[in-house]
Amino acid sequence: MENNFRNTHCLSCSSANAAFFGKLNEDGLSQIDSHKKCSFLRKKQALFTEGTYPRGVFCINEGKVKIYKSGEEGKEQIIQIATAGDLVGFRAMLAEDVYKVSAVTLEDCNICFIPKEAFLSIIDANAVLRNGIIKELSKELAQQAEFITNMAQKSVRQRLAVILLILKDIYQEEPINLSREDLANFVGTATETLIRLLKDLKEEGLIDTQTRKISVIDPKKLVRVSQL
Amino acid sequence: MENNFRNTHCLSCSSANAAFFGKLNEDGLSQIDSHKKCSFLRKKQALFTEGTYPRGVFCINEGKVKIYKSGEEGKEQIIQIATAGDLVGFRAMLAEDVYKVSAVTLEDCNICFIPKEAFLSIIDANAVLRNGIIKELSKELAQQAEFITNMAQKSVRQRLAVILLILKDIYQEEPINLSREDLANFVGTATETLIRLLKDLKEEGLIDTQTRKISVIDPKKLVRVSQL
DNA sequence: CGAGCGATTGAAAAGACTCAACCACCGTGG
DNA sequence: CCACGGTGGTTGAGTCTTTTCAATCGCTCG
Repeated sequence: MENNFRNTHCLSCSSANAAFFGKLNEDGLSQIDSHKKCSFLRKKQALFTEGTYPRGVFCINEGKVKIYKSGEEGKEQIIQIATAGDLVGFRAMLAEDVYKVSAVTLEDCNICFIPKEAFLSIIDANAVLRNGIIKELSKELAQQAEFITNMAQKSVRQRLAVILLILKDIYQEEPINLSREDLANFVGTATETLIRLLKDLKEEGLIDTQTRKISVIDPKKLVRVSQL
Repeated sequence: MENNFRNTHCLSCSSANAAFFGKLNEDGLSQIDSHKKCSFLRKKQALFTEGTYPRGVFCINEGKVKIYKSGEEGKEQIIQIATAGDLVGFRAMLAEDVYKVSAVTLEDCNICFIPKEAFLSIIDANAVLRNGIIKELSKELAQQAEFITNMAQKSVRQRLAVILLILKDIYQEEPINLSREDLANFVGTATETLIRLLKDLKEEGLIDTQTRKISVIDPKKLVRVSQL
């Protein structure tokens, strides 16, 4: 965490709009600004780990982070992929609990850290930010309920389609860039099964793959696959 | 909703301790008291339905309620079983969003309704309650992440064991009383599969079944089944 | 007492997982 | 610059799990 930090300013942060910090006025932003610390993280570095106590929250300025839970036998279940503008790690802090998930960078990242005390006191004082957090929690709760439904009721093929659509949203114009194992751990299946299904979708012309990278070609058909 | 209401008072409500209302002082409780309306709901009545706008929150005084999401083709996925002392339906209200889940009573219930405006203004004014809500949201988020992991990585047999343990907690000393279909919709499997697996667990002596009712006999072994 | 819904069983088919082997790309060091 | 080793990706075959569909049973409510 301590290596190589380059401070960006919240006021001029290009990611700020995406996040709820976008809802803050200049005052609120500069409050956060004065307390945060930016750092550069290489691929595969941990932001935090399941079972430890939170010391603050992370705001992603650039790069992507996987949020996952390790099940029995060390198998990871990816719950979410966070990207630029996302605030990460506030759940455990607000619950005054240990982290129930882990967070690791998927690529080189610029990430700002806001210490617990600063964040909590800003939240306490700033109703706008507070409501933003409450809404974010609520929104995520609904998303997860949907995710549960998908995982519980759909076939692996359908789930893969769902996940590809989610990832398309996250990676925007870029091709999806995840290891097959990570992808399998998101879909909740064996790596081999995932590979076979990817091949099918490629042959059907819905996606294209270049070694590790995946591009969604026909989102509409993917939606159809995800539902039936 | 309008039939047969018998007002209970929050101050003397036996369920209040279980919920976050328990954290309130007398002042806070009587504030809620003056705004709420209690009613008696028969089995299978809806509190709210996916897609509609919330008008307030529900506090369960007595009885059990299933919270579920309908997937494609009308198949329900049960997300949670709420019981006495639980507050239900605040997610959508806080997100200023439509309900993303539905809630239906599983048995005859006494349920209090607190209108939106009252609830929001109490939350706004009362930091203790507000923090309670934030914590509750955070706690549920972590629980759901765990649930996702279970659904995605475990076999149906393991999932059934997990769900039976959850239900044992909810039903306390009582035997679990759910239709096979509801149970299947919680575990995320076909009713027939569920029945076969229940039979197995019964033959192995981990549970007992009396027609519809299920008693957990050996929770420790059930834990073992849930993990392997 | 009969209708109907919920529960149960059987058999066949589809889906997914495991294990084992093989391939391909990448970075390192000689 | 190339050989080597290693990790991540891919394929095949066999097995087990789960689903589906069809049929039967049995309780409960009117």
